[in-house]
Amino acid sequence: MPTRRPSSTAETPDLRQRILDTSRALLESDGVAGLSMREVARRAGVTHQAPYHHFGDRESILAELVGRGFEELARRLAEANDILTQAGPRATLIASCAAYVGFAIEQPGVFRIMFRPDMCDPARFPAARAAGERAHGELHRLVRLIHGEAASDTLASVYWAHVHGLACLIVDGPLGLQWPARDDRMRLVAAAGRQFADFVLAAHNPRETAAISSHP
Amino acid sequence: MPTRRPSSTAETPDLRQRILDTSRALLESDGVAGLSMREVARRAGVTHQAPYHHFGDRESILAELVGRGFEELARRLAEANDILTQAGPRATLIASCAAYVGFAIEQPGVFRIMFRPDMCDPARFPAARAAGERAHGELHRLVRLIHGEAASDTLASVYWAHVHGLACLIVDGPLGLQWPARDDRMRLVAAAGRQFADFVLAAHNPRETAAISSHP
DNA sequence: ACCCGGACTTGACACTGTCTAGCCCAGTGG
DNA sequence: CCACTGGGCTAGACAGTGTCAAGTCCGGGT
Repeated sequence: MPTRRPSSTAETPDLRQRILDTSRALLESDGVAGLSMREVARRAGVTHQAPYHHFGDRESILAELVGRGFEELARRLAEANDILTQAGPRATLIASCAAYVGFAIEQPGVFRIMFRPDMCDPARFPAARAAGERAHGELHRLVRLIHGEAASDTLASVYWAHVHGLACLIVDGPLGLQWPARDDRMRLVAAAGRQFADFVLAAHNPRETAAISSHP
Repeated sequence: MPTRRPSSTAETPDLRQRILDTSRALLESDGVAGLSMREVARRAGVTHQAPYHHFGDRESILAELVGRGFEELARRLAEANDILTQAGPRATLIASCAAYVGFAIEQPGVFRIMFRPDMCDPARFPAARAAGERAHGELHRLVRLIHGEAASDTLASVYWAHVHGLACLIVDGPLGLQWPARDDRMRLVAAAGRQFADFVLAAHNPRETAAISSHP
């Protein structure tokens, strides 16, 4: 079983991994439309059918990239959440926002397809979906850390909407057109994070926040 | 000049308009991937090249649909803003949120491509971009109505991120998976709108923060 | 020695967007 | 009346795509 494939030599490692690397590079440089099976094969130096041996179809490659993307996103969010005890709720909230949107800014190609069911159907790829739910879980953890265990789902949705909306508007929307430079974008994210934190923490009288539990 | 085209008879109106209608239907039913020039032509009962006479390429059709989409979005947002004097800031904010996300829920196909520069390049289609900026303008108007003329751009970004993020997460993300039914989605939007309004108005005008009570 | 199965190649198919050329015909000017 | 012009559409081709179906090569296991 542990027999090494003939192709897995030192200068030519795992074709599967090479395909993933090539795909990821293609995704970030030319967008998802530029990621074609044939172009990937071409750049990997193999025939146009070789990738099909490792991935059943194009969507399977995307699903793998999406899964890894969600895992890194979850890792970044967890890292932000973990500074809570030292840095306090406000700084934690801002850090979480920067982690989420920062990921989207640094890897827009993969971020885009992470929320496109037509590119990576969650029903077909439970692994990718599970990774997504892990990232989702980190966001819920943040909300509970700040608002207590009784925090409503609605509250979590508002948090998520804020970071996700910001990410989308920067990556693909008018905010990105307005600020093409990475540094300006991160400054905007920080400002929006502070503004959002002010709103949330100002209203955070533990007693009052419980009220809106009448979500769908 | 005012010569009627021979094709523009009663039972066979403007092919251009028919192409747009067909495209819009295809976009909403099968997504943007299902909108192919040839399928549009097929459903319109013409050759696969006929659409090229009215639209230079596929992107031009998308751009037209995007422009009209932004115009309707702007109209809905304006309508919501106009209830301010009767309904007060809180209800107006909630209505604006429902208008934005409601549009996305009702017309997900066109909403998706409205923020996809790879599908409709704003530089190539200034008309579509201008319509987008008009919608953007309505959102800024809401922020100024509620927070005064000195409202910052950051504040507007937070507003926009909230509604846009909510829309994306419902249309394509996990919130949509969680609530597939339209009514549940709109309930979620209303709840998130109320929650967001509470945050924003509490920080802005401490006097009115009292009412956590739900109100239409 | 045999064969098996993994890794990959070769060749096809249907489909796409788009280019080019051509057809049909109402309108116009001579 | 007739040539001509240009809009609206058709017909055919081309390159590129994802994917199916065979075929080839080769290192082990039996």
